[in-house]
Amino acid sequence: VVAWNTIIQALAINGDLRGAREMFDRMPFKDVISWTTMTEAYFQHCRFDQARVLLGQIPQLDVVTWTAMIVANAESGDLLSARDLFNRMPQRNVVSWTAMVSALAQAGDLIEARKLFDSMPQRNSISFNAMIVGYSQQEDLKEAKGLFDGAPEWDLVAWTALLQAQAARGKLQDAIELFDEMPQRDAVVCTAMIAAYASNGHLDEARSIFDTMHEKDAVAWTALTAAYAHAGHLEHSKTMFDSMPLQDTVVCTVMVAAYGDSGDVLAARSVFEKMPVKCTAAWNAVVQAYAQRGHMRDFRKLLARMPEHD
RNA sequence: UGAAUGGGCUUUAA
Repeated sequence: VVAWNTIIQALAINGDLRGAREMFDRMPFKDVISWTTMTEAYFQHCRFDQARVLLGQIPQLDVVTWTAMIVANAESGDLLSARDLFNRMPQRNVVSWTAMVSALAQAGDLIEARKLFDSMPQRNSISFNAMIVGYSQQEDLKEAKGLFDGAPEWDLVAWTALLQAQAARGKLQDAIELFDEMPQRDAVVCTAMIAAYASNGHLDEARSIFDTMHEKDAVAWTALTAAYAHAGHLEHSKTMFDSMPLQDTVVCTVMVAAYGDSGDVLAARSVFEKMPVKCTAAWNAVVQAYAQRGHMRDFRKLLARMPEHD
């Protein structure tokens, strides 16, 4: 059973839902892990109908299954169902509590998230982090700091979230001090620091963080590329972009927007057309480039090609 | 073997 479950999980991660389902149907014995893995796979690939059908057929749900379903519903935007599942589940552990708190916080309902957090029977540092991140995203530095100070221990997640809240509130010095005092730094927190410097107008410092990074991933490259673009240094953006090992949809969107802002709609369009997959942000950026320059004919032509828009 | 937390892009206003 363990081997089958592992294969199902691997196929699902690869996006091969059919293959996963085939294994699932063929396995001689299914345990609760098999059912949970398959159901979660459907949710994660937005096959909600099939997910719900399977969910209704699970012989027994354990606390992991319930929690996974809470997360799946919340991620699909259905917070009410998530909360309903949470209220109905027979047993809850610290993971299920934290999952629900995080779902509320991610949805921006920090009031409700805090209420639940305060009523948790047990909290661990991940529970605290979920709240810190929620407050940070709301740019509520006061509450973020309060929970940070009350957390049982601090890790990169907590530091990164607090750093972002400080940067968002213009407390660059505090962010720098926090960053300098961290016992560990990884690519994520370095990228957050790049963004912190850049959004507070310190491009050179942003650059030097980037230069000292050991493992520069696509996100770090993009952060600095976007920093130059937002500061109007199109040439620097272009240089970064051209030397990037892998140009994903996000950095392409950065360049579309950058060219659009500089008035070079042709260049914006050219980057856009070369994108193998066009995300919504890219569509918005290219459409905006045309609209801003009053190219209404092309603007309308593009709108007609957009998958969906309001 | 399955569940919870952090970084980069677009979206005229304050």
